[in-house]
Amino acid sequence: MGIQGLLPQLKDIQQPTTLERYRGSTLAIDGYAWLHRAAHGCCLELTLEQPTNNYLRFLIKRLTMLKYQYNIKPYLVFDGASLITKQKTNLKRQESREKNKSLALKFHREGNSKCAFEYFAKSVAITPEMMKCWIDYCKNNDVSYIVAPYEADPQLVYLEKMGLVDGIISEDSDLLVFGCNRLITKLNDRGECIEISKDDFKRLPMKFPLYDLNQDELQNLVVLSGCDYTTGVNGIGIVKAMKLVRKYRKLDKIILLLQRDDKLRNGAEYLKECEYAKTCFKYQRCFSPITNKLVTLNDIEDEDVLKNVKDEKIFQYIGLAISKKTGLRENLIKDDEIDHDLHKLIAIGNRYPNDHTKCLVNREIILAAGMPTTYNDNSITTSINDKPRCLKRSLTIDSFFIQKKKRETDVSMDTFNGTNIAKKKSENESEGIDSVIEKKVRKRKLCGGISLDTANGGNVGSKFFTKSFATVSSINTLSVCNSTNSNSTVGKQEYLSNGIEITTEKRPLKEIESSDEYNDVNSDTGANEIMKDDLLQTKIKKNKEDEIKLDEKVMDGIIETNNNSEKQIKKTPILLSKYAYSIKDKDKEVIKIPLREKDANSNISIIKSHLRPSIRSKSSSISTVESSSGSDDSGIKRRRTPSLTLSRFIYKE
DNA sequence: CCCTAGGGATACAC
DNA sequence: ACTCGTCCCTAGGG
Repeated sequence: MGIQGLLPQLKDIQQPTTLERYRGSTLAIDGYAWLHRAAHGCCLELTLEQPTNNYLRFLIKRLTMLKYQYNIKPYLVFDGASLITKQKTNLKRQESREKNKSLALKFHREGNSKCAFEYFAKSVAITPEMMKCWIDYCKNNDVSYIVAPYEADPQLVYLEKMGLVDGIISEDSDLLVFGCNRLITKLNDRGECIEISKDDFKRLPMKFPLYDLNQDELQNLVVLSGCDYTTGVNGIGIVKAMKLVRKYRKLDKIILLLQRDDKLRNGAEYLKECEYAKTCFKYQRCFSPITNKLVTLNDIEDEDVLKNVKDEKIFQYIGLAISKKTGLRENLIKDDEIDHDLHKLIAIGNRYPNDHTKCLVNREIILAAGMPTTYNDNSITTSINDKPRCLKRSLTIDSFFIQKKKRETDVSMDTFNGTNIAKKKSENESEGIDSVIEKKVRKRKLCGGISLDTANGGNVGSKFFTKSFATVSSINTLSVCNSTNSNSTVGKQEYLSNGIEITTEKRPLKEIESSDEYNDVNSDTGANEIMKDDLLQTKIKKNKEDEIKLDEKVMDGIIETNNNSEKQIKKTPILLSKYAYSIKDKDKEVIKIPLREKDANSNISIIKSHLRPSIRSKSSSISTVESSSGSDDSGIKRRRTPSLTLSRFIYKE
């Protein structure tokens, strides 16, 4: 990574210092570097797809240090989509990770945990879902963050250039080539670090006179000696490249010379490669949190560059942009053709950086919800009995963070892992509709007095995620508005004729996004429609504004960087339910039914009075819900125990 | 003597 | 099926 041998040459201007030096200022942080270090502590869990909060602890520790020990405002910057030009190397890395992973698993099976750890550490992959875990924490604790459209490096430098941050915490020497002014490296948990400042270049020894080079020549230097975007010339290191650049300045001259001396086979081709690489350093895409637009690191004004833009290959280096018209990534350069709103959704971490049609969900929430894992190594059995202990238990996302306490209110994910399905079924059968409703009311806390979630929330709220998160139980009871359409097979959900929802194991991520994470509690409304694939594009457009509105607060936090007032960690109050929601059968209209705040019993009777006649009369039908899961002789689709949803029962007369 | 390239050992974290 | 290691030592070439 980075520029081979550059940092050693800068030894003389590497200032050992501490974070005290930056008291009161704002520092940008390379999110990947921290994620990678954090991942080491839990590399086993990460590769085995087990839940863990260790990597989040790392972030909290570091942020606490910055905030309370040094009053430094952090600004986390994460990597986004991968550039086309780097996809080859990414593939190679993935291969080597796979190799290390199978080795790790081998040692793991043999019980050689020391060797296993060594290879787990090498096989650990930082995923966007892990990034989202950190982002969720940032959102709820007023920490500024942004997901770069492509690489974090230019985004970091862009923030510095715009004056949004006073320095950059990263290990990457590339940043200097992008034009970083103040680079802070080797930060440890005691706050010690090393600063490399551009102003100090003039103090460099004659041997390596970086001060003599302008930004363009610095880029000439690194494309010759080798960087992320070029292979470099054989036999030319950083020192020799420096001599060449100082002497001849222009890239074409140098390459001609190298070819003449037989150090380069195809000079013209390499020159082209270098020119492309330099556009990476100069004009890679960034996202501006000020204008909320996709921009380039430096403005493209130069006529020479505009000529190059005609060459479509340049977009593989600066990154494509999402088209307003087609919704696809295209070779766009004109501002008004770019869908800045979609890029904003990526920037705030709502969508996958590489695929803006897919919603990005916190890794730990996915695991808590029992979503299918990608862990399917054939040599390891993955039967229920073999599952990690933490997956066997019924856990909510909260309980990952308060591991010791088992909450009474947590009835949670039994229907997901299938262990208690039979039990639940028999419960439902033995109970009448009354008790089901009552249970539902209490579970959803549609009244005061029963385990109310307060702002500082007793033992209910998560220690880290103060906002009410998607607990598994609430994900489980999400409803789908077109339930009357019995043909609907979208998202592997099925419905019985009486309108009771059956939730199967696999659920589309979109539902989770549109659930509690974004809508606080009470997602039991018709708002949670499943998006059909063919409707996706239009749906995205429609939902886009809402999402952006919801996250406006967050972005405000991003923009606001001069506010150094030391804020306490803000607790977002969890909204109390004052309404039950009901849907009319035909037009799917959502109606609010006001409830009395502190009276569970009267609320239950209010809800009962809104019962759909069909349900009211057929209360026995609930106990006769058929489950075909018993039959073994079949390709028959399995039906799970119905998860009763309040909105199915009630409607306004 | 300087410079480059490559391999081995090592920490990172808890 | 969606993302980056690094330091130090040394052989070997110029």
